[in-house]
Amino acid sequence: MLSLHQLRCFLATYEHGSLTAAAEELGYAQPSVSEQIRGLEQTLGVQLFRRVGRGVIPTTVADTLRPHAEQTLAAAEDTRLAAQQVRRIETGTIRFGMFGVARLYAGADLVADVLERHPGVRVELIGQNSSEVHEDLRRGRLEAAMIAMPGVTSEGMEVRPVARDEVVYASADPTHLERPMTVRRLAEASLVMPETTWRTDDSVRTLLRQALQGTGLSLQTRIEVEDPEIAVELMGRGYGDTVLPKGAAEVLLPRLAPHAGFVSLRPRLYDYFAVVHRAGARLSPAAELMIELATARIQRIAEPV
Amino acid sequence: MLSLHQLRCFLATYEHGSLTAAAEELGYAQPSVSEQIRGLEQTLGVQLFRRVGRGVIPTTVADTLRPHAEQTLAAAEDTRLAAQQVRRIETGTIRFGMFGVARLYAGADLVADVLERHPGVRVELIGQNSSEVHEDLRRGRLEAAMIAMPGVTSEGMEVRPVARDEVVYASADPTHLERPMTVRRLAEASLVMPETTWRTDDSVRTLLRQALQGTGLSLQTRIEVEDPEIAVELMGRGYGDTVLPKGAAEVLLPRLAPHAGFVSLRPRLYDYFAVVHRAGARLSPAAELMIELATARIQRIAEPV
DNA sequence: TGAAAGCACAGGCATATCCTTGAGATGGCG
DNA sequence: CGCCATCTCAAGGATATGCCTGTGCTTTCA
Repeated sequence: MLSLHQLRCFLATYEHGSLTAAAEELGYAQPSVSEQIRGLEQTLGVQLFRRVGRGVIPTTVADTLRPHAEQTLAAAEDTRLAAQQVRRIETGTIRFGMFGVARLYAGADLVADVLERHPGVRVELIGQNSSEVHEDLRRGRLEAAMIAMPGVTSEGMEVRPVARDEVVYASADPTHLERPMTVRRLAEASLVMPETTWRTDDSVRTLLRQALQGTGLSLQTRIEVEDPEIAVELMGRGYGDTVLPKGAAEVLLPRLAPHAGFVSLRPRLYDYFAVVHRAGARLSPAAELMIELATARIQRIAEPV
Repeated sequence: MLSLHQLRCFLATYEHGSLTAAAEELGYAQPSVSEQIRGLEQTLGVQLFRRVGRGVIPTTVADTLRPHAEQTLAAAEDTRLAAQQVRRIETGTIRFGMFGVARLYAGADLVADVLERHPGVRVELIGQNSSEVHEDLRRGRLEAAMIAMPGVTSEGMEVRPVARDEVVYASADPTHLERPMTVRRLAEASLVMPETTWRTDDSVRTLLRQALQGTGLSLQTRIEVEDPEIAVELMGRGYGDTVLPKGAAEVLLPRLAPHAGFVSLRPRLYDYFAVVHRAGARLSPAAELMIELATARIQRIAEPV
């Protein structure tokens, strides 16, 4: 079987015209190199050197094969170098999970931060939804992610909260915003809510469910949509009120519902941002980097914990 | 240390997304492949797959390294294929030794014969002079050759005569050609002879020396030149007579000395063509081919022995 | 919740690799 | 012609490699 070691011995011998010199360069004993050459000649079925008592002389076959051997070794070296570059985050792809609202807060800045420090890398920010990110983590498609809590959590995940964001009540009707919104009145409100598909996993909905738990009340959602942007726009047009993290409200309301406003809930509810990855996993340098940068970005917008 | 085997296991695993499937394809047990992957990860210092209980998932590092691994294996395969092609004389270089006059007789036809049967090869016909060819053989730079005999012969060479060519006396003066040239009259002739540099090794001169040995006579060379062509041309212009193999005379006289002719010597002298290579050497297919074709060509012109 | 799939780990065996040493052959060189 | 350099070959041993079997853990799926 052809081996890189054989090719290395071959080239060293070719260049020095001597097994002894080749062995010296490679740090082996001369019979070892001799054996490698013989093995190579046998696997290829050709004679590479003519043994002429003193020294060896490359045959024309050796002349022909030398460029191929060099290219093979160069390709192997390239493989090694590529791995080193990836290791030092000079190149390669960094894939990181981030659910919708977190991406909205910090996505562009996070990518900019990464490229600032590591101009050669590719960046993939994965995940429309926290629950999807979670699934990718569980299946191993993602190494680490920034998710919203509370939400789906399964065994074997390590979750580290890094910031919290108050959940607020937003409305286009100023009379709805005269005082903080209580849970009791919330249950009577006519709401337009996003994340329809993920309604059972969505962190805001989970928070509201928990707050309503034991009161016998439940949420009235008049309109269900997927995108927070659409929910906010509908709220702005007066089709209903909505509940969303304060950070999202500050970003979306001026743009999509300029006449609307928001108030706190009573009791206050908090959406948490957390770093999550498989429990017991040793994180790659790239993942550590992403966690560090994403945490820094999130903590500029939301309150660190 | 990076190995081709590791890369093969890596690619098989990457493509199947499973160590078990890769092992099956490669014909190994699953732990063997697992070990190879682990070894590769260790030598490269990166994680290639995420182990997720059931199955393995390639990391982005694996995505990045896969093309490099493929190229390395392709280069190795290329090396192997190049060797196979050389082995079957489909490509590569055939180097063969042939001294001046033999090349003159059969050189172009011999190369044409080779290229007819093996269109992909390169051909090198080496050697201005029999003695130089001999040195190349001894040093291993040449595998085999067609030489003139008698000439220099050292120990350790296997010499097989394949044809003989009568040595003739050529002159532009018809009175010199009225009867066969005796050795005695030869010693009195005014000669123009080629192969000045190699005069002690040249086979025609060696033959003449042997013929004159014991007579007390010696050769008179009026003019010494290197090329047989120049010697013949000078002879044609009447500056002296010359001695050369009959085959060479038949080729050169019509072209360079149209009014000259030649006669036999008495006793007749014969120049021998011989195949020669290092004793005990196993010849490559390419060398066998050259010997076969060169012999056939020479035997068409000179008398087989 | 049990069965099946898939991987890691451990133990063990066979072989390969690489080393050393020493003897023998061969060719170059003074 | 003898010495030196260099290669081959052989023997022997230490170590590494490659591979297998068996086992246990985790995850998936019915």
